[in-house]
Amino acid sequence: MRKLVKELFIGDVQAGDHDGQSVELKGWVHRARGSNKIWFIVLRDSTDYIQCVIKRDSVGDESFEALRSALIESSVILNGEVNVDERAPGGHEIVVSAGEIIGPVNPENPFPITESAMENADGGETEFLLDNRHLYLRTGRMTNMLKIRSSVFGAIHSYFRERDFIEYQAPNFVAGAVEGGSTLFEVPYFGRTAYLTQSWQLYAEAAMPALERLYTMAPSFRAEKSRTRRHLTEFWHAEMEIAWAGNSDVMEHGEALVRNIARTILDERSEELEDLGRDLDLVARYADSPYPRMRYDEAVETLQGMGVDIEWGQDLDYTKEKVLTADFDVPHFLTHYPRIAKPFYHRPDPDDPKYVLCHDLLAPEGYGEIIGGGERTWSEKEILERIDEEGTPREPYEFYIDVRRYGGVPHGGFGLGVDRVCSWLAGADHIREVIPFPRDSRRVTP
RNA sequence: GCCGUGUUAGCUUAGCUGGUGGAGCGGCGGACUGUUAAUCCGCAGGUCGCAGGUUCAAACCCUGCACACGGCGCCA
Repeated sequence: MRKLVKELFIGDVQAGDHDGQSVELKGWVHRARGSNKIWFIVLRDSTDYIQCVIKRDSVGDESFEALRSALIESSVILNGEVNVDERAPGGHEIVVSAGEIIGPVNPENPFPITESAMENADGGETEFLLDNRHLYLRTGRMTNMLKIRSSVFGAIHSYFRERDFIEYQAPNFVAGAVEGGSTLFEVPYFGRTAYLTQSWQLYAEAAMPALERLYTMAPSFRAEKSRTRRHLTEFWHAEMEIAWAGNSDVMEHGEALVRNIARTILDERSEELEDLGRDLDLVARYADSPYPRMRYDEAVETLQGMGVDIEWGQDLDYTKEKVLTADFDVPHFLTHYPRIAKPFYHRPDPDDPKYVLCHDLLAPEGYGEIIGGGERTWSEKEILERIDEEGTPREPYEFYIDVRRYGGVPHGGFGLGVDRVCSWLAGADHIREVIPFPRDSRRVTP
């Protein structure tokens, strides 16, 4: 009777830990080829691939024919001896003595993700791969992306926890908007209308006087019809809020966090990055270099100097961002946007109230904005003034105003687009490549 | 919401100015005792997105529709 629990992984065998030993491997058939006397199965598990050699003479006709019928993505258990052989990819192979097909694949309905199906996977996934994402997940490209993603999530948790931030959860059903307001998903809520949250921020500010340093990683939802390689309708948002801090303090955390993420994936996932064709020197530069800061005014002047049609007071759209960041070889902060271009919760600069104390972090290589943050409008007087000047109704924000009514303090925070960071650091062609089941304006399946 | 492109086998695609649709991958059958995306021979698999129109004749030309993709606005 075989044990169900898997104790040995292909990665350990390829590492050379079991040379010459008899082993049992559980996995899936990645590729198969051979003749009627010798058959090769390239076995895959979550850790690696290994070539398994099946000889008719050694296993007998019945086993040989049975194993030869295992189509791509059949699950199998193979027993055999670990043989060091230069001819085998990875340097190790299994000389099979016995084997069993656990989950066969029906030849009438073979695994649909073929070599040809993946031909155009680099440079934008085909509709077919998106429709079959549940199966595409098993391929090397997606597996690499998911492992890198896991390290990015781990790095974010570590960064904040090592600095005594408290992880804090906000509701996903909310009553009002954080951003402009037109991009909320409506949800029927027992005869009323609720919305899916766009950000954890307003609820985080409520807890700021209790926890002082807090963070989250949670999905945010935006009903934007954006059809770009940077947008999802459901994305993972890493947000932090910190009491007794100004714009610059918040930026320091943003920079340290992003550099920390880059360093972590270099340490943990350099093989996966290389498999994906990512230049490790580039990632190392993002991990090691400081991120320069540039005021909005300077950015506008630079753009005007380049002949770009832009007037002071306009927000920087992606077209302009792209021109601006074209020469950047590391992420840059853009700070001090005009007050009229930003929502009420951004605090006007006491030195010059035409501007607000905010920052965006723009990634190079055309990946765009990965962080938006700043110092919050923290006094009751100022928040009422800003809400009114925007023409926003007060009553959905009463709880938010209360935070200022009872012991308001200077504070700030940022939101980081986790999927965008994954996409940028992994060098993905599209943000959809770094999330298992992407949601955009046209896709909620599979 | 706007601009642009496309839809041919399960998948990836070729198909010139209109004349009975080809290939590779995958599948099936066969050959091969060390393959590396194995190779070689053979077989099956297509109302050429849908509906009209022009024509002796339409995958190809025209009209409408549907669906998809790329990008912009918006943002993380």
